[in-house]
Amino acid sequence: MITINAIAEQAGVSRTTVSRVLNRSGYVSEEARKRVLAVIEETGYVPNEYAKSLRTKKTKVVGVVLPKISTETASRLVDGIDKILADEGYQILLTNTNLEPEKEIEYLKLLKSRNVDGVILSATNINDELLKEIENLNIPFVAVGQEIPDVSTVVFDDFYAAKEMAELLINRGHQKIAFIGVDPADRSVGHSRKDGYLAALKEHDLPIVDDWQQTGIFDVESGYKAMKTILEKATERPTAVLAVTDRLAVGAMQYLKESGYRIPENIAVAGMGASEMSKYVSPSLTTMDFNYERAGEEAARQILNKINRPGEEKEKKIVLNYRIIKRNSI
Amino acid sequence: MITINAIAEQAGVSRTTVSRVLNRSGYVSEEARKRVLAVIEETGYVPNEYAKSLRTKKTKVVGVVLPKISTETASRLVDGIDKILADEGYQILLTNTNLEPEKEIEYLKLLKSRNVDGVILSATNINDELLKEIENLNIPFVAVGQEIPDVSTVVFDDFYAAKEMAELLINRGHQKIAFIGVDPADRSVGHSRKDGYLAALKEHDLPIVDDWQQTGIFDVESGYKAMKTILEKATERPTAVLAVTDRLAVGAMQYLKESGYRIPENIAVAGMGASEMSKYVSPSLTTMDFNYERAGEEAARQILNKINRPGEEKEKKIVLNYRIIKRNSI
DNA sequence: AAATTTTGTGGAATCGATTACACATCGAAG
DNA sequence: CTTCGATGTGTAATCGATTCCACAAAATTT
Repeated sequence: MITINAIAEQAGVSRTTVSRVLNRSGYVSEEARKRVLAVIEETGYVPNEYAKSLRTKKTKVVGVVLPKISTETASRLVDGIDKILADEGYQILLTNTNLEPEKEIEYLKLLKSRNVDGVILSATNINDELLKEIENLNIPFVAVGQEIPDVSTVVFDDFYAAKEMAELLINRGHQKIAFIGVDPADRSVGHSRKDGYLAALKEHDLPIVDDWQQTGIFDVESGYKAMKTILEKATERPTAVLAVTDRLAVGAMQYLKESGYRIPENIAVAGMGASEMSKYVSPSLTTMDFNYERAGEEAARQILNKINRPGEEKEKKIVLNYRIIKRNSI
Repeated sequence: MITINAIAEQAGVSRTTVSRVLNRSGYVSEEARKRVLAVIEETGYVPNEYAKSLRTKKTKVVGVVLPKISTETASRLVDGIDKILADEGYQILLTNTNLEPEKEIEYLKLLKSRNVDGVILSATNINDELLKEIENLNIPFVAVGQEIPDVSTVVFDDFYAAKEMAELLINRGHQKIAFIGVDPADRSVGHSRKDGYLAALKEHDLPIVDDWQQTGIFDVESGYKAMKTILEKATERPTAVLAVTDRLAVGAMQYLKESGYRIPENIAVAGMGASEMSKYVSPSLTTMDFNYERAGEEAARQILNKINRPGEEKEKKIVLNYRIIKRNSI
């Protein structure tokens, strides 16, 4: 590896001068500058960021903790984060917890040891230990998707989004509305969305039937199973089903179609998330557009603010709005 | 920030001893080890990786250069890479070129300055300047998706995959087969797949009609447009269309359905890539399954080999196989 | 012409770790 | 009772940059 010392020697100056040229700081004669630049060009020298960071305490790296990489939500989020950070010369250090909660803590520590300038966490399940870890992380931190007390967050209003979607179904005349959710340990998707669904039903004095409420995980397959369970267990058939993610909705549709139901005539289906797929399944899926890129951008902006104005920026909560996309599945 | 010196002081030993405890190297008395561990536990100390790397020349970070983050291909690839690397304690530093070729070079330099232990490049367009940059990178390097001379690569056999898909259509009795491709500057997807398509037609003495061959970019919208162009321009209507990506195929289907064509009765459609969506559009899309996770895993394994046995490992090319998924669109 | 400011440069400390080397102690072998 | 290998610990150099400080020469102000 070629170092600043080698450059200094070849250019016949001290490494201090080379550093000045590199950082455009202090005084350097035009002549010296040219010699140094020539040698740098010639040798293809690139300064060692690690040595630099060790001294300056800045790494220009932001750690991103994701529950799962290969989901549309995650990649759109990262896309948004990258859009903002890249312009400022920041890099993303990616970690993937694969939905294992212990890893969230492990990776938070790891990111700290790598001196990242900030951390963006896309969390699913928030537990006390994680909160404690975040507390004494002492690095600019922003959480996305889940509300965390006393911490900057970028969230969607999951409660109202689900409530509104349920109300849309109600407005279309549905009285018997089933629900496919996920583990309530996921506060936003699992808990708040279910609450929204329930709130809408209550407000309109509609029946809340336990057998109409099933839980899956984040894939198509479990949507299929959940729909199957609902239809097999329920004594009375619901006329609509609200799924908390598009994948679940697609799975439900899959089962319904296979079983000879017509969508939306026999049963209406609504999803949430506005996945690319939702537009092209048939019938096209009515869903809720959460702008994940935007969430990523906002989170990145927050992190940059915190990095650039330490102490000044206070913890704030950004709630992004959502948009119902009405299509043919209802 | 809390340092090794602080730990040493509090534990009443030298920092050498702390380092030994940390790395389980050399001799440390049980008593000293316990004191040190206690202090570490108490303070929540995490060693600074940058300082460590500066000395050891290892960073446990692998740089990944992607053409675009928010695509299924990319996220599945990263998923595979991460699966292998995480087990060995490696982290991923992600860079996104957003399809701008200059950025590939810029990021390669950047990754070098960050002392990554290896680089995995998912390239699209390979130009001479990039090749030169790779040449003098001097870091373990693996390219995915594109063949590069004298460099380790993990690729799919795009030529035969496309040829086989075309032959499947031919076997189904199609004689007039249209094609929706992408810019041939993309050697694999743009060039080789088109060659495969053409080769199949030639081998079976089928007509090769210029108007039946259109080019799009990597999205649904351009598949729609390409299909439209084909049907509007062509004097004779093709009975099948082969698209080089699923998104393009879905776009084509979208246009066909809107225009009242029935798939596959009037026109058959085949895609490539086995996107999640392909399974759930209707009719379900016949496509080619490239195992991107596997490609990521192989690339990661190659990188690890190169890192762990420098010099020993020679450049090799891994060609992954593919699998036709026959569904209802043909 | 003297005093001061601006410009240009290098020496050396520093960041937080690892590690070669020196040295001390101790039990066992000769 | 010496000798030697194993065990345990610390000193100091090192990695590759940045940056404070000192100092000299040139330019500018008094």
